[in-house]
Amino acid sequence: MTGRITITDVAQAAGVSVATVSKAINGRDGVSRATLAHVMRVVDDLGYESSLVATSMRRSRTNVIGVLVAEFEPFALQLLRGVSDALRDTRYDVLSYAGTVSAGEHHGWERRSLSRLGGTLIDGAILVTPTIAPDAPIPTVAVDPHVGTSRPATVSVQNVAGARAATEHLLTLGHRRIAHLRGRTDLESAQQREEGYRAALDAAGIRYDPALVADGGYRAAESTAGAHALLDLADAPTAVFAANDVSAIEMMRVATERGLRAPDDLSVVGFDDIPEAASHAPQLTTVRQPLLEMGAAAVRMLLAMLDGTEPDGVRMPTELVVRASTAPPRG
Amino acid sequence: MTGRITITDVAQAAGVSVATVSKAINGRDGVSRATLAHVMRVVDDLGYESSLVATSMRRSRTNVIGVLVAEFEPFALQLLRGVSDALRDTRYDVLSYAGTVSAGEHHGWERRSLSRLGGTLIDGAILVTPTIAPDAPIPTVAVDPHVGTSRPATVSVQNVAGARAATEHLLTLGHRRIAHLRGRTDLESAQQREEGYRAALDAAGIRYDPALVADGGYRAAESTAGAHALLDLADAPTAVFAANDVSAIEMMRVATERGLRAPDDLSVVGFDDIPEAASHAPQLTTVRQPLLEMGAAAVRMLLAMLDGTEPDGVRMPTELVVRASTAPPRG
DNA sequence: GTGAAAGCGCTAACAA
DNA sequence: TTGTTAGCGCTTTCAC
Repeated sequence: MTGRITITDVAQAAGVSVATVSKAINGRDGVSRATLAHVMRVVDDLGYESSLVATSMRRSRTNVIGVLVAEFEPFALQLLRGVSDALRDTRYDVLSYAGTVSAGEHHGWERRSLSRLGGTLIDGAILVTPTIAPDAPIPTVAVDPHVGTSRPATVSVQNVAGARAATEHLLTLGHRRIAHLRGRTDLESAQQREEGYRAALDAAGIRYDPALVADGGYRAAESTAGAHALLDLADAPTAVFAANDVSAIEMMRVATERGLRAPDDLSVVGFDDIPEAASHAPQLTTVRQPLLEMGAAAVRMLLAMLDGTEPDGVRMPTELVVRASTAPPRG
Repeated sequence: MTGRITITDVAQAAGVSVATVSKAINGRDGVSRATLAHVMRVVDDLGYESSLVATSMRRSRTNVIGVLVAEFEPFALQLLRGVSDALRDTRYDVLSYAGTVSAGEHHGWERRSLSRLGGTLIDGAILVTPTIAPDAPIPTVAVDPHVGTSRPATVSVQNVAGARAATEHLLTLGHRRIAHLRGRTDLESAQQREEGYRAALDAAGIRYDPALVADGGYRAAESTAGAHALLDLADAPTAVFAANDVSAIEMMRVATERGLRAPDDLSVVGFDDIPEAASHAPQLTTVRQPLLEMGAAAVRMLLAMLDGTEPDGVRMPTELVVRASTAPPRG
């Protein structure tokens, strides 16, 4: 709990000016071998490390990449892991920041975070499920972006195909009353997943029933009401395609609470394949997104941007993973 | 990619001084209602957000809590999630930092990270599996600390009991050649888990065989050699208690690579119960640590410290979770 | 009620 | 080779 050791402390202890210490630390020339050695020894003795904050105020580069998230939920965490792995053995450190989503102020967290950290602290940012595309002060890559993104620097997946495969899986099992627990409608991914759901129904000649679509917002807390609403229906669905895994899991939780079992009474398919999907009981049938690879792709794009080139966006494949939460309808 | 909007821009646009803008933003008094309203409107128009960096250089408080990790691996990520959840609805934002572990320089990352962020940027830190106890410039809580921690502010679990339960489970199944894939020996947890392993063997009257203990370092990459070594043994083990889940999973991977199957040819038990444990095939039998609760506990302790009180350390219970990676030995 | 000025820790011109 | 100085964006005295 002692105060931090600053460059001034080092300078004093070494009997030189702070400028000399700064040069020594950063390997600039204009420092004699003797002074360099001496300063470095004092640095070691005192255990001095330069303050990231002060350094980044003065310098343009910090060699830190920021992963900006609204919330540390499983999707973001897996992505973070992919980013971090990809950044190992580069000169970059990783810093992840979750700005407070002050009650309802969901919108705009990315602008706030970017504004607070960008230009200082981080050299580039990876935005996870951003709501808007703020004009960033630094190179920025968006993962699973909002709708209508015009900038090329985005990483996303084949949502339509994935959602369609999920729905077709349920159709193949014999389900006809298939509900959809929708995602965050401001995100492109949620809209595309709903589109895939409807396309599959269309192709099967099943009329779209708006009553079978409820809002889940990609979050457990926001899915609860929707899950109940679907099960309250007079002609309740026998299967649900949830827009992501956490809402699928919440769907099953609500069903269980009401005395229904998956997959016997209700089949449920998710989307994402977060680690929790396979550890749930029953194991969740879901559409796999290659989250670690997506993190790595985001890193590649960001490094390219930092190098001055403007990379193309990437859209990665998805894959249906059939597990235990789906079965033919009863009766 | 436009330059950041600074307080100076706001001041200029509003036709007032930066001091006035600062006061307005921070709700200090000494600003007329009219000026306040006017400044706030300009702030909104320009989309200004104060720079975290600049602010934290000048102020002592930043209302940001740092979670400092060596690496974003599953254990740290789950903990981060717990911390983040616990910090919701407080005035604190979460920032997580993984300093580069420059080849071999594993030791001391926490001192570097703390030094670079502490005193500025973050008000308090949660250190995940720190190797040493640096005297921190700010309140600090250690989760799963190194050996011989003297400070009270630590969060850990009942490692001995957990490890003992894991080993006893294997004994009960009928195993006698039980190996141990050790963890990071600089951490208290790894030593205690080995202790629990040996205690269980002792109690069962089985002589400890040093050849059956290999190093895993809690990491997949470091477990590979140890896993091979154990399987290379003339009298190979029929079961392995790995010090954490990632090394248990690596153990199984190596076994599979060599044509062995879990649990038929080799039973494996892990420790942690990260989400990946249950999603692995076969599902991993493991010792559960309440990771989310541990994150929440760390937050409680840290907030107490920020309030000026010195909290006691906590040690949480573990629980054996039997899944599919363990079975009686063959023959 | 408002603004000028100092200074947080650091780096980069520039002078000596 | 070294030190002096200015200034990054912000907050905080302290004059006015």
